[in-house]
Amino acid sequence: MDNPLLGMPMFATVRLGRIARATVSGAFDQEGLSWRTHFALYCLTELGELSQRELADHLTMDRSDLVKMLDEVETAGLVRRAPDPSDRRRRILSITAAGKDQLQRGKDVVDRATDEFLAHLNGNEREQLHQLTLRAIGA
Amino acid sequence: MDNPLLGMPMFATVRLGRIARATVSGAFDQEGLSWRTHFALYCLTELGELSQRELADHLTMDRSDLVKMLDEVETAGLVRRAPDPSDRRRRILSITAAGKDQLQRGKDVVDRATDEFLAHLNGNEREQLHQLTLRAIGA
DNA sequence: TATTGTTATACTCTATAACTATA
DNA sequence: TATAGTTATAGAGTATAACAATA
Repeated sequence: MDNPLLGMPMFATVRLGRIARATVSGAFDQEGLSWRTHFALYCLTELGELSQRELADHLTMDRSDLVKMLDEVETAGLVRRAPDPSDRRRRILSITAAGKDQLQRGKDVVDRATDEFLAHLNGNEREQLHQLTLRAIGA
Repeated sequence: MDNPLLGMPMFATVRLGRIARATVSGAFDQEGLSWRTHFALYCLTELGELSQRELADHLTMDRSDLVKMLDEVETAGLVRRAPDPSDRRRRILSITAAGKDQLQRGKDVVDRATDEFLAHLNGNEREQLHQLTLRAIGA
């Protein structure tokens, strides 16, 4: 394509981020699933019970936006919202059996989307890109 | 932070893209400039005259969105829109002297924002990340 | 028929402020 | 006074359809 804008690292990074999001979002759409929901379920499984605030921080999502997502996900029976006895302001989130089923379906979708997204790189390059990305984030 | 979501390359890539966009966008906001405008001016300088369609393709932006941006940029005297004598559907874009001045200011902003964005990486790592990003995009 | 620029529209993502109930 | 969850709202970014003029 010979696009001079791609010579700027920031522009190229924003572009790759858009491609990544469009790819994962499209893959989940095809399955009738939500990628945001998947990441929430994934997080609850890996870390166990979390408050809404904690989950929002991991997703880098505002608490107020998470509320709407959790309303849907709770209604769908994928996540439980239980009051925290030790702090009645908080609500403890946990994944349900149905949530675990959907998580597994989502993992397959992520795997396929990741393969598509990184199709131009071999295994070693994919790992390098991932590691450099994590370091750039500061994680 | 120990975020399990970052173990997924797609999630980490989307996150880094968000950081890149927020950093460059914030840096331009501070100067009272627009990063979208800067990229348009940059492109017109590197490639010379372009049609709106061609510029939109380089920016990965829909033609219809570009119209509004060009209205502002043309009013500000940074870009000229001239009819194309050989194809009266097209309008040929070119940068003005004022546009070149603003482009130079924007370049400084991009340089500072890039340094901030890649602060955790050394020069060699920055170059590696950039090259891998370009390959992943398929450029 | 197909394409360029244009208008209008809508949806997602993100950000912010303010309220309530608790601490 | 500070925090967790909530509600409401607005803005940026992105995507789509449809139209007029032109090829």
